[in-house]
Amino acid sequence: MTELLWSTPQPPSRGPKPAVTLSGIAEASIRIADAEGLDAVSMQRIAAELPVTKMALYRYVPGKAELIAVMSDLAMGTPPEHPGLTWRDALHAWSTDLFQGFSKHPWLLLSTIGRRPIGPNEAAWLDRGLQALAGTALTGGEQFDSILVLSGHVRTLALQTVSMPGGSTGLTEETVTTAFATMIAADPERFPSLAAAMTSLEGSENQGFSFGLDRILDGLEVLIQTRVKRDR
Amino acid sequence: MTELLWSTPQPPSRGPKPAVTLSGIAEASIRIADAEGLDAVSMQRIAAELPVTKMALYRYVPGKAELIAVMSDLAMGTPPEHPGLTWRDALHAWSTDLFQGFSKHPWLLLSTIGRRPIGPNEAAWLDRGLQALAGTALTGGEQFDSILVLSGHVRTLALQTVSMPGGSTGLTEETVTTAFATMIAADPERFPSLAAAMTSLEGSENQGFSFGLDRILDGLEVLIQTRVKRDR
DNA sequence: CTTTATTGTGTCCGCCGGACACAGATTGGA
DNA sequence: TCCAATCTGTGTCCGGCGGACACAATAAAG
Repeated sequence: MTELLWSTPQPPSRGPKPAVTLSGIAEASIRIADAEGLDAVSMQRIAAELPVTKMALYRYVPGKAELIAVMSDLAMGTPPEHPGLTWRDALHAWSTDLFQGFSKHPWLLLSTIGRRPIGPNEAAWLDRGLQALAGTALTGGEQFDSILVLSGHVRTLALQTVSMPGGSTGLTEETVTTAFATMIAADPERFPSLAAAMTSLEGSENQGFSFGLDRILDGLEVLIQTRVKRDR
Repeated sequence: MTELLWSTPQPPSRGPKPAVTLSGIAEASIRIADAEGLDAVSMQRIAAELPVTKMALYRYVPGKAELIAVMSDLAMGTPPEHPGLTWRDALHAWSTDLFQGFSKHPWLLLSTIGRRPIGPNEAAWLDRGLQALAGTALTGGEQFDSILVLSGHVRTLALQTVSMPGGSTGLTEETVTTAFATMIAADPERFPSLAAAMTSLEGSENQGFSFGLDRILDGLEVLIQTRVKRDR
């Protein structure tokens, strides 16, 4: 499975010319997922976008899971560069870039869940994140864990904020929250802290992403400063 | 959809006695998901565990999505209590409890993704989290955002750590990471920071959960302390 | 021109969620 | 007591999914 992600397969010498390419298949899949959501990406649907039938796709890809991996890594693209920033500003920019990536392809939030092989583009994102911390006194493990926390936060907020095309039963953000608020208001003494926090919430803006990001960066700064002082 | 989660439906007066109950169905589903993973939970499979056929389930539940919501909220259970702790210790305990909940039912990580109705148990968890912050100088919105960051971290680490039964192609943690390490080692100058961080990683323990948790709590503490000083 | 490797197609299978008609059970009212 | 209303469970059918497999068409190497 990892091979498909990292290798550029050679065109064979014998036999008929392939009608499509692996990257062409992946691009078609991305187009579908962007427009209609990840659930709309089926082998049939992909083949309909290309001059081949469904079964021909299996000449290029061993199965659907591998195809999803390829299209996911391709859609991630390469991370933007931000030279000359402090570690904090660099991580801030990195997180924002990642968030925008998820906004551009919301289905990536669903296709990149759990244990899975990592492709070159995802590795490049990881590298850029670690690059920001390379000058600090953090150990390699701590650098990894820091990036993990940040990426987790970006994913969490993107998942909460970004709307997906074809997202199940068309539940809007507002429908869910108002229904929830109604249930809480129905008996507030069952969820006292929740009810209290919600009443003090009326008409306030949703700042979740930057709030959490600043808290995490603050926390990292505390640790990094401690290390610097100890080194003296 | 919210109704199923919050209401306790009355048994009807006329007609034959129902052979099963909604909670019985949900419990059977949980049993399957625990043992064989979320993908193994199909209407057929659930009915096979109960003295009814597949179609009878639709008398109790409008569709599979709603059933997943019910079983998810049920599996979450009620959060443990930790009276008399500081906000920091309370949030630490809350996060650890949540992590253990995800460890007990790993499929919850998959079934509780994205925009969805919130049930009473999940509301209770949220309430307990907010309760820890109720005594601080944070606004309601900040309290929500803080809990969101924490829960996101717990989810991220659980997703990375916990192994799921029936998890796709049986990829072990080790298989994936060694394959990844091989690709990075193949040309280290393509991912310099990544390669550097990985070499300094050899044989070190995985502390991701507590590391990130401490950083987030540190960051929250910075903000809360600032508020306290300003209030004076 | 034949051999050989490779691609694309059509057919088939099991499984999924779900719509729908229908039979059996139970109870309330006449 | 009997009937009508109401509710439950079953069987059948549908479209769509991922994928196994056999087979024909194609192109290059010998």
